[in-house]
Amino acid sequence: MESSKGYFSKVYRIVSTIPPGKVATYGQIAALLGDARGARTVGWALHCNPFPGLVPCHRVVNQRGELSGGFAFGGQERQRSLLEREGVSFLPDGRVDLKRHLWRPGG
DNA sequence: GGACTGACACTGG
DNA sequence: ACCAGTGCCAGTC
Repeated sequence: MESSKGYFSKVYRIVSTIPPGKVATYGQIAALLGDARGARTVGWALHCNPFPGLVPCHRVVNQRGELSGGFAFGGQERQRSLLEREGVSFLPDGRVDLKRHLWRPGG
Protein backbone atom coordinates (compact mmCIF):
# COMPACT_ATOMS: atom_id res chain seq x y z
CA MET A 1 0.00 0.00 0.00
CA GLU A 2 2.51 2.60 1.12
CA SER A 3 4.32 2.59 -2.19
CA SER A 4 6.15 5.44 -3.84
CA LYS A 5 2.76 6.66 -4.90
CA GLY A 6 1.67 7.85 -1.48
CA TYR A 7 -1.04 9.94 -3.02
CA PHE A 8 -2.63 6.91 -4.61
CA SER A 9 -2.45 4.87 -1.42
CA LYS A 10 -4.26 7.63 0.41
CA VAL A 11 -7.01 7.62 -2.17
CA TYR A 12 -7.43 3.86 -1.86
CA ARG A 13 -7.56 4.13 1.91
CA ILE A 14 -10.21 6.84 1.97
CA VAL A 15 -12.30 5.15 -0.69
CA SER A 16 -12.10 1.91 1.28
CA THR A 17 -13.59 3.79 4.24
CA ILE A 18 -16.76 4.57 2.32
CA PRO A 19 -19.56 2.60 4.03
CA PRO A 20 -21.96 0.48 1.97
CA GLY A 21 -25.09 2.19 0.75
CA LYS A 22 -23.18 5.44 0.44
CA VAL A 23 -21.38 7.12 -2.42
CA ALA A 24 -18.66 9.76 -2.35
CA THR A 25 -17.56 12.23 -4.98
CA TYR A 26 -14.01 12.59 -6.25
CA GLY A 27 -13.91 16.11 -4.88
CA GLN A 28 -14.84 14.85 -1.45
CA ILE A 29 -12.04 12.31 -1.44
CA ALA A 30 -9.62 14.88 -2.78
CA ALA A 31 -10.68 17.23 0.01
CA LEU A 32 -9.99 14.52 2.59
CA LEU A 33 -6.55 14.13 1.05
CA GLY A 34 -6.06 17.82 1.51
CA ASP A 35 -6.22 18.68 -2.17
CA ALA A 36 -9.73 19.71 -3.10
CA ARG A 37 -8.30 20.58 -6.53
CA GLY A 38 -6.89 17.10 -6.97
CA ALA A 39 -10.26 15.59 -7.80
CA ARG A 40 -8.83 14.65 -11.18
CA THR A 41 -5.90 12.87 -9.62
CA VAL A 42 -8.31 10.91 -7.42
CA GLY A 43 -10.20 9.60 -10.41
CA TRP A 44 -6.95 8.68 -12.02
CA ALA A 45 -5.81 6.85 -8.90
CA LEU A 46 -8.96 4.77 -8.99
CA HIS A 47 -8.31 4.04 -12.63
CA CYS A 48 -5.02 2.56 -11.50
CA ASN A 49 -6.93 0.78 -8.71
CA PRO A 50 -4.62 -2.23 -8.22
CA PHE A 51 -6.92 -3.70 -5.57
CA PRO A 52 -10.45 -4.07 -6.99
CA GLY A 53 -12.62 -5.47 -4.23
CA LEU A 54 -10.47 -3.87 -1.57
CA VAL A 55 -11.20 -0.42 -2.93
CA PRO A 56 -14.92 0.00 -3.63
CA CYS A 57 -14.35 2.38 -6.52
CA HIS A 58 -17.96 1.71 -7.47
CA ARG A 59 -18.95 3.91 -4.54
CA VAL A 60 -17.10 6.80 -6.07
CA VAL A 61 -19.08 8.95 -8.45
CA ASN A 62 -18.73 12.44 -9.81
CA GLN A 63 -20.52 15.50 -8.47
CA ARG A 64 -23.48 14.77 -10.72
CA GLY A 65 -23.90 11.26 -9.36
CA GLU A 66 -22.88 9.67 -12.63
CA LEU A 67 -21.00 6.40 -12.56
CA SER A 68 -17.69 5.84 -14.28
CA GLY A 69 -17.34 4.64 -17.84
CA GLY A 70 -18.11 1.12 -18.97
CA PHE A 71 -14.57 -0.12 -18.48
CA ALA A 72 -14.61 0.10 -14.69
CA PHE A 73 -15.98 -3.22 -13.45
CA GLY A 74 -17.12 -4.67 -16.71
CA GLY A 75 -19.84 -2.18 -17.42
CA GLN A 76 -21.89 0.48 -15.72
CA GLU A 77 -24.60 -2.08 -15.11
CA ARG A 78 -22.08 -3.99 -13.03
CA GLN A 79 -21.36 -0.94 -10.95
CA ARG A 80 -25.02 -0.01 -10.64
CA SER A 81 -25.86 -3.54 -9.57
CA LEU A 82 -23.29 -3.40 -6.79
CA LEU A 83 -24.65 -0.11 -5.51
CA GLU A 84 -28.27 -1.25 -5.73
CA ARG A 85 -27.36 -4.36 -3.73
CA GLU A 86 -25.99 -2.09 -1.02
CA GLY A 87 -29.23 -0.16 -0.95
CA VAL A 88 -28.27 2.78 -3.12
CA SER A 89 -31.18 4.29 -5.03
CA PHE A 90 -30.93 5.51 -8.61
CA LEU A 91 -32.72 8.30 -10.38
CA PRO A 92 -34.74 7.71 -13.57
CA ASP A 93 -31.84 9.35 -15.35
CA GLY A 94 -29.56 6.51 -14.27
CA ARG A 95 -27.70 8.63 -11.76
CA VAL A 96 -27.18 8.02 -8.06
CA ASP A 97 -29.38 9.95 -5.66
CA LEU A 98 -26.68 11.98 -3.95
CA LYS A 99 -29.43 13.59 -1.89
CA ARG A 100 -29.93 10.28 -0.15
CA HIS A 101 -26.68 8.40 -0.48
CA LEU A 102 -23.98 11.05 -0.48
CA TRP A 103 -21.32 9.87 1.98
CA ARG A 104 -20.92 12.18 4.94
CA PRO A 105 -17.54 11.80 6.70
CA GLY A 106 -18.12 12.05 10.42
CA GLY A 107 -21.86 12.34 9.96
C1' DG B 1 13.00 19.12 -17.51
C1' DG B 2 9.00 19.48 -20.69
C1' DA B 3 4.65 17.88 -22.67
C1' DC B 4 0.57 14.87 -22.68
C1' DT B 5 -2.90 12.22 -20.37
C1' DG B 6 -7.03 11.32 -17.24
C1' DA B 7 -12.96 7.48 -13.81
C1' DC B 8 -13.11 15.68 -12.00
C1' DA B 9 -14.72 20.39 -10.03
C1' DC B 10 -15.87 25.10 -10.57
C1' DT B 11 -17.70 29.16 -13.04
C1' DG B 12 -20.40 31.48 -16.52
C1' DG B 13 -24.19 31.61 -19.94
C1' DA C 1 -31.15 22.38 -14.32
C1' DC C 2 -27.79 21.73 -18.47
C1' DC C 3 -23.78 22.72 -21.64
C1' DA C 4 -19.29 24.65 -22.62
C1' DG C 5 -14.93 26.41 -21.20
C1' DT C 6 -11.14 26.69 -17.81
C1' DG C 7 -8.03 25.14 -13.90
C1' DC C 8 -6.14 21.83 -10.81
C1' DC C 9 -2.98 17.78 -9.56
C1' DA C 10 -0.04 13.52 -10.03
C1' DG C 11 1.96 10.14 -13.12
C1' DT C 12 4.04 8.49 -17.41
C1' DC C 13 6.83 9.08 -21.81
